[in-house]
Amino acid sequence: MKRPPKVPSITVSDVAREAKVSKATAARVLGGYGTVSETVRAAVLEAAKALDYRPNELARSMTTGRSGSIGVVVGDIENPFFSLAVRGISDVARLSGINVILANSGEDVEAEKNAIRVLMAKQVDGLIVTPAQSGEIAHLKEIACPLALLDRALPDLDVDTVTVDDRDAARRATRILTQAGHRRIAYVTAAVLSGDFRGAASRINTSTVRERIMGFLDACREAGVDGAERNIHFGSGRSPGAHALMQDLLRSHDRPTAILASDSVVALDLFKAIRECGLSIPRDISLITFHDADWTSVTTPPITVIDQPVYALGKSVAELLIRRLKGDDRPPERIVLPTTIIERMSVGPSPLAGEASTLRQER
Amino acid sequence: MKRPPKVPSITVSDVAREAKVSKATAARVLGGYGTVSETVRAAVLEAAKALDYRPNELARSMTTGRSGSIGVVVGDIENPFFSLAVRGISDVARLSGINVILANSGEDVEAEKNAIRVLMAKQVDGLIVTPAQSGEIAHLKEIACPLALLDRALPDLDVDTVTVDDRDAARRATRILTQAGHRRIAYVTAAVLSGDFRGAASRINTSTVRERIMGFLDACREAGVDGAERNIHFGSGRSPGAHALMQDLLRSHDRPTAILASDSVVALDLFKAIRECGLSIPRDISLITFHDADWTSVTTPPITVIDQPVYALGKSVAELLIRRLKGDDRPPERIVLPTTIIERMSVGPSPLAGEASTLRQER
DNA sequence: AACGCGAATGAGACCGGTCTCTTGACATTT
DNA sequence: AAATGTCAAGAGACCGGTCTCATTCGCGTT
Repeated sequence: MKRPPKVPSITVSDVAREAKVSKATAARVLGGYGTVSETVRAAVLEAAKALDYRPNELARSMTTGRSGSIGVVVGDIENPFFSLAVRGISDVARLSGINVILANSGEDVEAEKNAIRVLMAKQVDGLIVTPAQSGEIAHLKEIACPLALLDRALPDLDVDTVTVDDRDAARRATRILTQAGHRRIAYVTAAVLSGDFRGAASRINTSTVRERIMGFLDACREAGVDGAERNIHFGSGRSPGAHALMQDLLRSHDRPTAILASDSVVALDLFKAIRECGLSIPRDISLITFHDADWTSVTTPPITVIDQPVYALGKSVAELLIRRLKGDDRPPERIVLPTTIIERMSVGPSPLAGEASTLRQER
Repeated sequence: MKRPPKVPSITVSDVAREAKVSKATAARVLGGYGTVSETVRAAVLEAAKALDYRPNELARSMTTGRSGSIGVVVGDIENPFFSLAVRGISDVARLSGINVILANSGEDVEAEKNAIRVLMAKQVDGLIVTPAQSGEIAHLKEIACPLALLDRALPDLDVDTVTVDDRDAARRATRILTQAGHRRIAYVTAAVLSGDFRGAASRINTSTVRERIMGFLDACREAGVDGAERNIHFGSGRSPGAHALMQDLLRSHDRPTAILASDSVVALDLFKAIRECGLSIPRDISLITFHDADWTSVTTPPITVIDQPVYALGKSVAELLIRRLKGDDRPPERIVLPTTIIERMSVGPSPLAGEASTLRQER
């Protein structure tokens, strides 16, 4: 690094000297507290302008203990889901004169821990986190400032939380598929599973992922679809091999006739893979995805989606957090926002419709 | 607001007392500077752990004058262009242990000024800005810390700048259209024009917009297309009336047979409008857009795009800025990144092909 | 005229770090 | 053995604000 070039900035004392008042008085004017006479106020203001005084927010924060900024830790800003949520957060924050310090966890717990540590050291007044793993939350419990959870709930952490009704949404979406006669339905998510998935949905580390899978399984069970667990595919994120894995899935002899995708990034990748495999939506395969991403309405066919109120998600969680910063000490609130399904053209009858019942009876 | 609840945090002095050394020595260990014996270091570290000491980065910044964070002011995080660029910035920043404080200007100069003021007050070490208006840059000239410009150059501001070759890109894209026989070509941008556009491209306030329009006009001139200026449409952003205006354009009797869109958000809106008007791409109308947004490859037909190295844009500008923070004092650099055109299926021959030459001779 | 009171101002401690300067202990040089 | 050098550690100023406390002043009361 390098010695600070010692940029001598204008301080309260400088202004005070120029205005021929005490440092305390100048500080009162500049800081907007205490009482000062109109004449003195004018004099100080003028001196400040003449000297081009600019307050040092850091110094102010040090004494007040408040930094006027909140930290936001999301999985991936590049994902339109998060960037829209962040937009909601920052819009609300700006209205309260609060800044947002952004950190990417890349869905990695270590990076998340690190980001939180740094943000805390920067004395953020509050934190909004999208926890990457619900298994490892010790670092979240240690957080000394108000914390709010975005999109992912943590049963063991009783803090303000805003989520959507993932389980119900997944259930309704899956029902649309089962009612169209589908029996081989896959659920594809970018989440990675630590250890094996043996039907123990409760062992899944991200609440959103778990809830959705449970909803998916609920609907499968309702419709009497067996072995739905085997059709849950993890790790379809931005990793190198993910796309190839999708193609394998689509080319297997018992390939699914319908897919529910956990987010729009996965869905777009699936959409491409489906086309690359020469399959047609919805004739050969039906597709529903979470998140009404902009592209889903312009494809041929347009995609049926689970529309999550993403902007509102960010807006709500920011409001909750800021309310708490202002001293609200009501018990933590858990807001669950409703989702709606936008039915477009990507769901058709199962191409195996005749076969399906046979298959079912075989077992 | 509220009195700070006086959370008595553990300070260097506390650790010093616990470890039975002086504050200065404890600070040396905790701050990682100066020299300390191994025994004392161990003692201090142990005391720090026992007390759960957490450094106050604010206090540190106050004396060092360095805050370890940079401010980023973009037009709209929600726009995938910016969120990808921000991703590039924050990836680079993290590698250098630097945080990113994000601010949205909403392409509004006043908001931009305000954001910059706040970020400066927070003592950011450097700033990355996407200036909303190249006409109003006084506030940028006043910035006391290293500044770097992203995506938009400012001739009057000699600072590190990373842009793409907008003019050339627009020219090449437009040529593709003119070579396909198009003569009625529209350029549609979200930017708003202050005052009238009377061919005085130099009066346009955003460099990116200006360069692209000049490139567009270059190619039109080359091809002998007259009155291209009249086909430049501003204000097609997220404003309420924008979509209706597009439909008007598409329904007019002399509607364009080809459109060049300034960004993917505008293009998506256009794509929808085109479909709503019952027109077909590329039979009735050809479309090219800036930014290889994810959706452009999955529409029917897929869209020909100008692929900008967006992530690299963010990465480069962050690298430039950070290099400068480290003391590099080479003259400001202006990096222009190359773009490539990805030809897909959205460009076809002009439906007016026969007519076109006639039209041209008429004038 | 003496008193009380609130408003305006000044003096200086304080926040939690960094960093300069000084001192003391011990090692090395001659 | 005296002089010199080196390193570890301590004392305390400092960064640029806020805020407590004391002081002064003007003015209405009784």
